[in-house]
Amino acid sequence: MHGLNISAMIMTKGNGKTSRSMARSVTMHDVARVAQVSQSTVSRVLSADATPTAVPISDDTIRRVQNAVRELGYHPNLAARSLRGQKTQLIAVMIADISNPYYHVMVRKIQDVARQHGYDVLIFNSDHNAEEEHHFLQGIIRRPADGVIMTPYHLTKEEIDQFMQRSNAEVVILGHHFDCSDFDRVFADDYKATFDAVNWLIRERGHKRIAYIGVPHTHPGQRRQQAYLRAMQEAQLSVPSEYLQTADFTIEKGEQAMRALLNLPERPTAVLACNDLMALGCLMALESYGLQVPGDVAVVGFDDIPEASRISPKLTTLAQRSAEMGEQLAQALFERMEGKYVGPGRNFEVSCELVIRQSA
Amino acid sequence: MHGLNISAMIMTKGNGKTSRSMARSVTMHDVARVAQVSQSTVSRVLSADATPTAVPISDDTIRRVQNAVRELGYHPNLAARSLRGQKTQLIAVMIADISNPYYHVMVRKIQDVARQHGYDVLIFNSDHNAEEEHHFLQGIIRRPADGVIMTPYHLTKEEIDQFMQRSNAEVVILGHHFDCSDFDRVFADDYKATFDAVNWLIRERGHKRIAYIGVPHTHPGQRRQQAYLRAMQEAQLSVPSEYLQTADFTIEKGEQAMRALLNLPERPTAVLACNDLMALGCLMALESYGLQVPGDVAVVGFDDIPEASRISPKLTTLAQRSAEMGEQLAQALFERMEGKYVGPGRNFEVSCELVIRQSA
DNA sequence: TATGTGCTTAAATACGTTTGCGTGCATACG
DNA sequence: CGTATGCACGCAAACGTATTTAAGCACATA
Repeated sequence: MHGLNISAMIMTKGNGKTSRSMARSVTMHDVARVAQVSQSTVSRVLSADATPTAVPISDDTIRRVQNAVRELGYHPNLAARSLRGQKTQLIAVMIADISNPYYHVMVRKIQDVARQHGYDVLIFNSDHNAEEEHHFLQGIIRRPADGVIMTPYHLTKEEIDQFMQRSNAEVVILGHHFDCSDFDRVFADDYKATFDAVNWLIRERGHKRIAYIGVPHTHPGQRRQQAYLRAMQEAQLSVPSEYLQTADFTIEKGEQAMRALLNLPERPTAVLACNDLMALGCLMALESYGLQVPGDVAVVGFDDIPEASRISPKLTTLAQRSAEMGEQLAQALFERMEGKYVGPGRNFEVSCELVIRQSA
Repeated sequence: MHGLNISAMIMTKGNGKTSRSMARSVTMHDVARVAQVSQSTVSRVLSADATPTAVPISDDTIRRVQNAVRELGYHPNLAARSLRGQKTQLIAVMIADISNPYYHVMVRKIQDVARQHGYDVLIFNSDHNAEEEHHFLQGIIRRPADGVIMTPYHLTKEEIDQFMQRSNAEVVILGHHFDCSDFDRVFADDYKATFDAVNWLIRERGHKRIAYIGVPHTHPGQRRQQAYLRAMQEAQLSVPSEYLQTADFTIEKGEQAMRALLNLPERPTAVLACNDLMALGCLMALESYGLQVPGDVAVVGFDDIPEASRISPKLTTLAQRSAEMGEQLAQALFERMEGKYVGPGRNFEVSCELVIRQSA
């Protein structure tokens, strides 16, 4: 009776807006009162499946509690649970570019798996930007997550290690930057894929002047460039320094790099771009120069984004199995978070595939 | 001494992994001890700017606290803050399709504004799916957010009202579904834009047989379809029922609908698609039929996604100013969350613009 | 009757904050 | 001199949960 009055007072004076009733949320105590048990018993009933070896509760009590929960529409307060248990039921994902379709299917997969486990997903965008990557780690320290999946392009191993020290979140990484035994990594065999693709251009398509548009200051950029150089070297083909173009994964820079290549006295007959967006830029430059693809210049991309198969000419590209990678990332992360795997960092290599379409 | 032992015990037995030191995080008490003040004083210093009219603190004390914070690397525990203050510093955004580039720039704007205010952003995907939309609201009840921005395609006003009752989050909506005075809405004037575009096709381009590919079971789909019908009617042009195609915002369905139109005995000379992805599908269908665009059939899309200006022929489309809309959404939300605006729902109309390129 | 032994539930505490209230102290005022 | 007033700060009570510790009870054993 008295309690009722108090709660009514809170409801009416709550805050300024009279139209909205400041829903005093139902707590375990409310459930306990209705079920005629103590709050701790409610807690036990609700986390029974999470702790199978727990204190036994009688069937009758369990039923009463469950009924009360349904009746009141009780939902646990995640803030309180986090505060008490040091677990946030949250995983954070940092991708490099939300505009890049390559990440979409990956993010979806991650969200699917996370939902199955009852976790929410926080998505961040780095835009391939070092400062944003640091900002991301800062953010996770402010708002702790139980797990982190990220695509670092600039962070060093030391920075990530330091982060793991401070954060006690499990970390899984997309890409095989730096060799490392601390966290799991999922990556494409892009070195081999690039190497094979260059060889394919040489052997199957008879190209000799092959240029490369890369992003040298990133790990994947460097690795793929190494593969390209190695293939060219093994085939005893020369690589003029102008054939090594530098861009930044965007269409605009890709187009710009292609223009630079086309203005060369001896222009290449084939171009390998480090990702599909830049390859699209190449196609645009070629079209504006009135050149035929692949007749005058062949173009090969990397990623196999959806647009690659929609444009004309359809892009020949190295497909990354991004759905598979997303699934692998999430699985590895949850295995660690749930303690199903404890141990040194694992490596999951996912193969790429050359998808031959029209542009080469 | 005893406390130290206990904490040492916790650290060593903490969990299985000996390599990771289960970083006991720094709390306000630690800061208080170092700064030689009480914990509540630390709290006051740290939330001084948020509560300007608060208890006064001497400059000396403020300095000591700030130094201690820096020295210890203190970060407030958001879970505790949420539990105490009923604020989560989190806003949730539900978009309809993460693959649709139209949303990317919008989401980025929202994230930018949110970061300025010290908020994090949780992103959900509905895939235009009713079940997912409900799941989103459920999710926000489980993990409360201070603010919600969403693009409901199926939720009813009643469902949203009921949600607001239970959640005490501020809600801002993208799109002008249902007339409503409870929450702010940002929307494009897509009725007028569609109407004008059809008139333009008729008057400037001389089309008489104009078809429409819509998504009738959604609000924007219905509204734009009404505009189309009205324009056709005012121009006294007939609309055979086959000219009203039904799709679902995806490329595949757009292509399918276009094929259906092309198989008609009297096929249209112009097609208006309800969004750009479907317009892209139209172009693909037309290309596979070997038809010229806009010579044989003109195509007009809606949204102006980046790809629209990259494909060939470049897409003529109704551009939504999505950056502006994202900014408007976020601003409106924060005005409400910070109590700078209290009152009935506001409407923010953002105009569309016909971008004439090559496809019509 | 006392004692041990499962089984079930209740009480108490801690997680890290924010905030209402109180307190000591100086200064000003009647 | 006694009492307001203002300032700078500390105390302690919540917020809702998980968990440790203790307690009640029925029943069997000695």
